[in-house]
Amino acid sequence: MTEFDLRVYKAVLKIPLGQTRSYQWVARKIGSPLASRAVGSALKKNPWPLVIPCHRVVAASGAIGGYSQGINKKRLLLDLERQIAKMMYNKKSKKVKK
DNA sequence: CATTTTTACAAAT
DNA sequence: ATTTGTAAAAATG
Repeated sequence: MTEFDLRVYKAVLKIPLGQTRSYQWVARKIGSPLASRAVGSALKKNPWPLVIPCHRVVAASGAIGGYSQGINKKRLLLDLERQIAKMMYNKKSKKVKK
């Protein structure tokens, strides 16, 4: 666990639900645009696989890359989040009771 | 501690 | 599709 890892995790946590960000984006956010590889490398060894939405992080080329829990599940998770985001955008109900 | 290898990438060829 | 360039961590000595 290093500072770099922490930065990466924080940046990934900032990703809006239903949105996918590329490693480059995260890398730039943490301050090293060229460290995209290190980002993925850190993510794969992330100490909290459940609190870090690794499935939202994809490569800039659109490639899923890899997923410690299975890239297929990653795709499903992304689709689910996409639907959730859509629901949040058009709320058929005028108001959402909070 | 220093050097080498590996990496869930990206861009060029 | 293969190669090269990049930065950081893990492995090796």
